[in-house]
Formats: sequence, structure tokens, C-alpha cells
Amino acid sequence: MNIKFYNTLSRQKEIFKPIKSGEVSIYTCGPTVYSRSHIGNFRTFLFEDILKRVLLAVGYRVKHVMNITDVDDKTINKANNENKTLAEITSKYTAEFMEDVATLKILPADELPVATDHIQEMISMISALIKKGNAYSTDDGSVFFSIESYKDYGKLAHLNLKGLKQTDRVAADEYTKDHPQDFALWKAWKEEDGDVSWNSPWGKGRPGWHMECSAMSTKYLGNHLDIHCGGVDNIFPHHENEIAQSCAALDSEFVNIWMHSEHLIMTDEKMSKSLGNIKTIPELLADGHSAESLRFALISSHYRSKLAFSNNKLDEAKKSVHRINELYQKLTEIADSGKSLPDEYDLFIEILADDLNTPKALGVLFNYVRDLNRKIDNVQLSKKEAAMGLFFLNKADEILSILKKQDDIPEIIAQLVEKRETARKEKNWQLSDDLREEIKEKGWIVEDLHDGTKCYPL
RNA sequence: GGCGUCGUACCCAAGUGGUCUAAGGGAGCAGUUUGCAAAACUGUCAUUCAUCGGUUCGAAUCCGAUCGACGCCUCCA
Repeated sequence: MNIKFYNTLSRQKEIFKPIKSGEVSIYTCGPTVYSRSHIGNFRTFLFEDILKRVLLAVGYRVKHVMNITDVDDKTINKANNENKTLAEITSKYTAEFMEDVATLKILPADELPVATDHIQEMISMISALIKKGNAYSTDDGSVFFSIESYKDYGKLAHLNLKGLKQTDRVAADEYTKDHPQDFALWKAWKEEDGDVSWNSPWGKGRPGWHMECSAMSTKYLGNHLDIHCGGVDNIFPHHENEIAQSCAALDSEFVNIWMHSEHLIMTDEKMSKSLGNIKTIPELLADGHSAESLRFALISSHYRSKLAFSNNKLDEAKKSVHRINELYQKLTEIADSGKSLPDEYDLFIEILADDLNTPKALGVLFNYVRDLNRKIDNVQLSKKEAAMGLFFLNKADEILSILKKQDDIPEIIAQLVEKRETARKEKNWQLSDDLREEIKEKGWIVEDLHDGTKCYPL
């Protein structure tokens, strides 16, 4: 099967060919651990999760590396503001990040290297760049990459140097640079950095932001890798600068396919910390949304489109997740142990293999759900077909991970349900309805089937 | 100033030259079922794809203009 991915570099879909047959190397830009990641950040991490799961589903071995940025302006500021050490801040938020990753059932990366463990690798790379004439040090002990020394600069973001606007931010930069757009590889120590510094051939300082990704991707995945991902905002400057650094330092091809996810927006605004309209995973869980609903909401639009995130969207996701889980439960009761797959599975995979078209794949899934429900209603579904359906849902779920697989019903609820059953048998409708209400108040829904009842969390 | 994206039903959202009188989900309405509900099922719900032109035998899909929303141009996923 041909797998196609949209490559930011070429601005078109390309047929995916791994460098090494049967194996895919992926580097994804991870969090900067200075605060809890929000749902917008997780849109990107979930897109990467789907990417990985699709590659695994079609039989590739996947080597995935995600960096943790644990030293930069934001982490240092945070530590200063809270009067804590850098390590205290970054270890706290790294732990929280990993917690959220687990909650959302995101497959963790094989390696999660942190920047501060790779200072030596970065220094070597910077030295190599200076030696080759792609970088220069300044009087204060900083090192900059000279963008004029790298002729392809701008090829990812499709920027040409002439068209660049002289923005205030660039103009206001306090460093002395040859070219205003030259970016820092090494930043000389400043007073506000406190005790955050490493020795280098250029004096005390710390690495520039982009350096860690170049150094760590090379260390863990080699000079040349298959796929590199991140949010669209990373295209420029981060990924553009990575390309310049890596290609210049290594004299090698760097990344074959660059994939970027669009932003999640709330009420037509980008979710951002400065606007104060962010939601974290624990907050959303506290609002009563399940991990499955969150996953569903995040994959219900294509990763390259802006995602309109709203309460309405979450409510819809919850119902959709329930619909699929409901069928799953029914199938469990009917199915024999068969292990064959319906044609819809191939279609499902094929659609996902076409640049991860999750909304379209969900369409296929729902069509199938309706077909099976119809057969169940008409008592036409054979045990064999049910087993097929069950196997399909399980296989699809290896990618989507939206099945809840039976929640445990608390003892109190189970007792109330039983009590209600007795009342119903005695045709005591008043008591039965009251009990249903009571169960609902405790957060569970009871539904009466033709034979018995069903109970699930609200 | 430069580069780029998007505008599909009440809402979300696929479709990127013919199978489109446009998938799927949610909401609504009507019905089957049910002690009543819920769930499920059935029917209904865009002859039309921001607007106006053009190319084509054929366009939501290509081109141009207009209107509207948005992103990037040094540290935000």
C-alpha cells in the first residue's frame, strides 16, 4: 500500500519511502517544560500519535524520539519568578507532561532526551559550524549562525531574505550580529541566568533553542531521518534553523518529510497562555470529559486544518464515542471467537494512509456501525459477523484508541441497579423511575434492554 | 511590504475535474420500539459548495477578480 504524507518542504502530498526498508525514524518537537501543556499542545502530540500508530498498523518498525526542552528563557524566568532551581521547575512539568500523555493514551516516544543532558553534543556541533564558516562568535561570547552562509535558508518556510519585514522584535534584539536574522547557537551568560550556565570554548553560557533538536536528532536517529513533526508555528524559525544548522554542520541530507499540524482555536482565537483561554488535560477531565472524548474531538478534523474547539464539540465527541462503545459492548455479547476482518478495515487503513485523513476514516467507521446496529435490531447478525465487527473495532482502536473497554461499576451503583430491576419486575414504576434518577445523580445512566439492563457513566 | 491558508447545511466536518441532485457526526422534526425513558433503527434535513466571471463536453474541485476570516516573517504545539 502507498502511504502519502503532505510534506511542508514541497507543499504537496508525497508517497512515503523510508530510508531504511521497513523502518521509520521520527523526531517530534516536544514540550518546553515551564508550565502544564494545554489541549492545543496535545492536538499536535495526538496527531503524532496517530501518525505513529498508522505506521505501526501497516507494519513498519518505528523509532520515535521526542525532545524535552528544559533550558530556555521561559524555563529560566519561571525558576527565577518562583525562586526555585531550574531543575525543580523542569522536573515538575516534565512529570506532569508524562502524566497527561498517559491519560490521553499517547504512545510514549522511544527516547525522550532532555536538552541539558546534551550540552557537549551541542558544543561540538557549534564548533563544527564555526570551523566551516557558517557561524561566528561575538565579543560577549555568544555564537550566531550566519544565514547568508547557507544558501538554502528559507526553503522550508518559503521565505526569501529580500521580502523579510524588519519587525520590531528583530530590530530590538540587543545582540550585535552581522545580519539581523542571524540566530543564536550559543548565548553568553547574563545575570538573570543565575547559576544556569555551562562552560564552552566561547565562555560561560547556554545553548540557543534550535541547537538541541539538531544535536539530539543526530545522536539518536542519525544524520538523515524520515519524518520530523511539530506544530505549524515551528516551521519558522525553529525548523528552518534546524535545517540550516544540521545540513551545514553534517554535510548530509537531514529530514525527508516535514509534517506540521495546524492550531487548535477557541472562539476564533488561538489558544494561548497570554490570552488566558487555555485548558489543560486535568481541567478538561474535571469538567467531565473522558480521555476518549478528548481524543475523538482532536481527531475529528484533519490535522492540517484549524480545529474549532468548543464545549459543543466535546459534547458531540462524547456521544460519538458512546455510540461506538455501545456497539462494541453489544458485539461482545453476540460474537464467537472468529478473527477475520471486513473489507471496511482495508478502506479504513487506506484512508488513514492518505495523509492521516481521520475524519474520513471515522465516516467509514460510522457507516459500519450503522450497518451492524441495523442487523442487530433485525436479529440478523450472525456470531461470525459479530466477531468480525469486534475484531475490526479492536483493530481500528489500535489507531484511534477511543474504546473504553468496560468501566468498573461501583458497588453502590450496582446495588441500586439491582434494586431497580426488582422494582421493575414488580411493575413498581414509580420506585423504578426514582431509582433511575438517583443513579443518574450519582453519575451513571441505566438503560433497559429487551433482556436486562445496561449501565454506563454519564 | 513579502509569503501562505481558508470560506461546504442550524453546528462540527469529509470531498480537490465526471460514481457529487455533496460522506460522516451532532442538533431538529416525524415514525418503529419501550411500562415510561434511553439506546438503536427508519424517514426527513445543501439541485448546492462566500460572490461574480472564465476555462472545460463536464467544476465545490482549475484560473481570475471581489468580499470575508486567518497564519507566518526569531524563540508560541
